[in-house]
Amino acid sequence: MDVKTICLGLLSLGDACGYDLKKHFESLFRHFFSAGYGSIYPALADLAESGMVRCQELPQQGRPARKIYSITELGREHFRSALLTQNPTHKLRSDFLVMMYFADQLDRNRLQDLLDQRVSQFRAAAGEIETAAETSPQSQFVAGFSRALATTAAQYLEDNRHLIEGEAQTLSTRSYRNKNTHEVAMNLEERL
Amino acid sequence: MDVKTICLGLLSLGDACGYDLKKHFESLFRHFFSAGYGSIYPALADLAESGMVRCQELPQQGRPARKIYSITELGREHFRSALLTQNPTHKLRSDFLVMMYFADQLDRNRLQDLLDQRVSQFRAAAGEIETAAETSPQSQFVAGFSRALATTAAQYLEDNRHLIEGEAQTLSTRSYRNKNTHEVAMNLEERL
DNA sequence: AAGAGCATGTAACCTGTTACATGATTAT
DNA sequence: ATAATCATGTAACAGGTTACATGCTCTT
Repeated sequence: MDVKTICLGLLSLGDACGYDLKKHFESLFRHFFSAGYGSIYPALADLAESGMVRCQELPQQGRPARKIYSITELGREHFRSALLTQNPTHKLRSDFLVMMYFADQLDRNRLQDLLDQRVSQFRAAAGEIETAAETSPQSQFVAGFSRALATTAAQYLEDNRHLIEGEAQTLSTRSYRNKNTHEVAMNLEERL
Repeated sequence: MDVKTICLGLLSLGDACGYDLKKHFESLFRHFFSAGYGSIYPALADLAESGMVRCQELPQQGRPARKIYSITELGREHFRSALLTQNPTHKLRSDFLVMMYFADQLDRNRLQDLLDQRVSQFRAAAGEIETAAETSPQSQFVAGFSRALATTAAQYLEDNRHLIEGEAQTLSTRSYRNKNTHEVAMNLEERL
């Protein structure tokens, strides 16, 4: 599901301009999907060209005209078909965890900073998701999911950071481990 | 942190060929980072060209020569500097949650399938992460993190799916909601 | 006999990110 | 005054994915 399809989905809930859509991405989908103007505006242009949405310009004083997009019947059908046929992905991409895997090559202070920062971010994310009762059940469902994950993540880091903090390098032990010296025969396999 | 840097990191643990690295991505980083041959091989070529790694060819019977890469001192320094200076990301991208947000436009059976599948996937992910005691603390740490998240995710879906299952469309209610008919004035804002 | 695993790579493609370009209005 | 918000877009770039191309060996 690309930005185009999701814009179409949002427009299925009501008319909006590109600027509005960006804000919705930021509020509704903040924790699991992001999109910038650089993908939203072209997406809307494409959708308009293929007849999925109609566009009505609302002139304004001093600003560019507000281009209000509304979904067409064709667009609705397309979106429904996307919901039916596309099997959705759910992917985490975390350089952070990769770094943690290399914790033993990290300076201890640096490691602690990284962990502290990440814990704060998870806690902040969990906190910023209010359990607003007025929102739709779907909103609550996805927000709750994000909150649950963020809380678990923060808790896990706090409970288990000691496992890797002991491995990090102190300033005095900065010299490289003298592995891997000229021997091709000794490979990754043998070291795991 | 791109594939290139992570290949360098893996090579800092021991020599390997592209094929090996792919397998390591699949085993070690499976749940939070993926890389295909299409990114690994070019990455290794780049690294070799810039002097970060050396390459030694090991001819084989019937197969292409095994190209064994070993990290150089320059490569090690580069990797360390990457660990120190780059601030790592941690991003979820989930079409699945986006779809769940649109649950009310989904057929009920379809919604249940999606939820069932996702729960199975999370459970499978949590299960396939063995708590092998022989592995390094870092390995255990990142594996444990993934396991914790997968478990929470599965549990959340099971505990909260009822919130949105009630919203999904039954086969008889298939007609579109008659919103958004010719009225531009009624926008997304007002509907949230 | 068929399929999985070993082993390399390229090229086209898709998609999203970042930086740029413009400029008035409103809140601090 | 300064910063944030509103509002549009383009163009270059980065990075990864998919499909293609090749072919032997080992297991089922």
